[in-house]
Amino acid sequence: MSKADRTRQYIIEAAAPIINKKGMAGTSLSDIMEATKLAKGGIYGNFESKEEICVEAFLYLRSQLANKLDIAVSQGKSAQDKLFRLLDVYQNDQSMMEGCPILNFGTEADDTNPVMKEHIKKATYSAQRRFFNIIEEGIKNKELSLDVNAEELSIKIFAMVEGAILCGKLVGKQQLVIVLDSIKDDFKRYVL
Amino acid sequence: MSKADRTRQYIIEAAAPIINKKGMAGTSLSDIMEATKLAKGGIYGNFESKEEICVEAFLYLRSQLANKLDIAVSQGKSAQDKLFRLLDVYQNDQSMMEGCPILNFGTEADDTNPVMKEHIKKATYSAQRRFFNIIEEGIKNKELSLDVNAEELSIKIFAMVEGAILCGKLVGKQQLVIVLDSIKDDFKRYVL
DNA sequence: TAAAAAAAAGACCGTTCGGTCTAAAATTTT
DNA sequence: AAAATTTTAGACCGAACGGTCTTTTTTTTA
Repeated sequence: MSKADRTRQYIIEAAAPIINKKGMAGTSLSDIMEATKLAKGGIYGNFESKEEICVEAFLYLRSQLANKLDIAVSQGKSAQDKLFRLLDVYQNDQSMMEGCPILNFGTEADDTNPVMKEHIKKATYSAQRRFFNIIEEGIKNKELSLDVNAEELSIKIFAMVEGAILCGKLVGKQQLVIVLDSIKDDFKRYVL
Repeated sequence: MSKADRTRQYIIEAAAPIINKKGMAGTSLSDIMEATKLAKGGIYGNFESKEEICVEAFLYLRSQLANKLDIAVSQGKSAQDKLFRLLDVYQNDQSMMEGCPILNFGTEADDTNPVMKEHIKKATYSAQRRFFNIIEEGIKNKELSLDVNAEELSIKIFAMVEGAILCGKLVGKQQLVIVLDSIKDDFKRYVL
C-alpha cells in the first residue's frame, strides 16, 4: 500500500463523518483540510474533485455499517434472532449516532446528483436484501409462516427503520426505540 | 396587504420548491433571484438573510401540505376512511412529488441548524398528532380495538410514511405504494 | 396630481468557494 | 546514501458566495 493509497484512505475516513453530518453541499474543502490537517495539494493530489471525496465517503460509511450489520446477522441463531440483532445495531451502534448514510446522503442527492443517487440506490437494495434474506431463510427453515411476503415485508421493515432513525434525530431517541420495538412485535406474529 | 407583504410572500412561494429540492446549503441566492426574477435589493429588502428565507420556505411548505392533509382527514367518514384518505395524499399529491419537507429539511438541519430543527420538530409532532387524533377518535367511537396504543401507533405510522417517501425517491414509486398499502393492511387488523 | 414614502435595482464589498500549479519535502528505488 | 520519483505545501486563480448601500423606480398618501 503506497503512501498515496494510505493518505487517500485517511482523507476518506476523516472526511466521511463530516460530510455525513453537514451534507455534501454544506461541507467545504476547508472543512476537509481542517479535519485532515492537510493542505489543498495533499487533498487534490489524491482526489480530483470534492464530488469524488463525497462519493468515496458515502461508500466508506456504507461499507462500515454493512460490515457491522452483517456480523450481527451472522451471529443470530434463528430468523428472529438475526433480525433482532440487526435492529439492535441500528438502535445502539455508535456509528449510527450521526444518522444512516442512506438517509443523509439520499435526501440530498435524490434531486441533484445522479452518480451519487445510483450508489445510494444500490445501497438501498442491499440493505433491503439483508432483511429479505433473513425472512426468506426463516420461511425455508419453517421458522416463519408461509404466507409472509418476504419482498414486501423487507421493504416495509427497511422503510420503518429509516423512518425511525429520522424520528430519533428530530424528536429524540425514544421514538427510535418505539418504532424498532414495534417492528419486533410485528415480526413475532409471523414466527411459528 | 402592502406591496412588500405581497412580494415577501411571492419570494417564499417561488423559493420554497427550489430549497426543498436542492437543500438549504445547496440553494444559492442567485437561484432565488432567478426564480423570482428579482434583483438582490428586492430580496434583501424583504428578508434579512438567506436563512430567514429558508425558514419561511419550510413553514410555507409545511402549512401547504398540512392543509391538504387536514382536508383529506375531514372528508373521511370513519377512522379507517380518514387514515386511508390521508395516506392517499402522501401517495398521490402533486406537491409531494419533490418529497416531504420534514424529510428534506430534517436530514439537513438536524446537525447544523438549531432554529430550523426546532421548527421541524414541531412539524413532526403535529404530523404525528394528526395520526394520533384519528386513532384516538376511532377508539372513542368504538371503531377500533381498545388495545391499540394510539401514541405508539401514530409514531409508527409516521415513521413508515417518511420511510416510504424516502424509498419512493431512491428506488421508485412502487416502493412508496407497497409501504403505504401495508400500513393500510396493518391498520385493518385493529378495525372492529 | 404632487409630494412623501417605500420598495427594488444593481454596482459593489470582502470572503470563501472549488480547483490549479510550482516549488519544496518526503518517499521509494537503485 | 544518492538519484529518481512521488507526494504534499501553500501561493494563486477566477468565480460565486452572502450581504450592503446608494440610486432609481414604484407605490402610497395627501
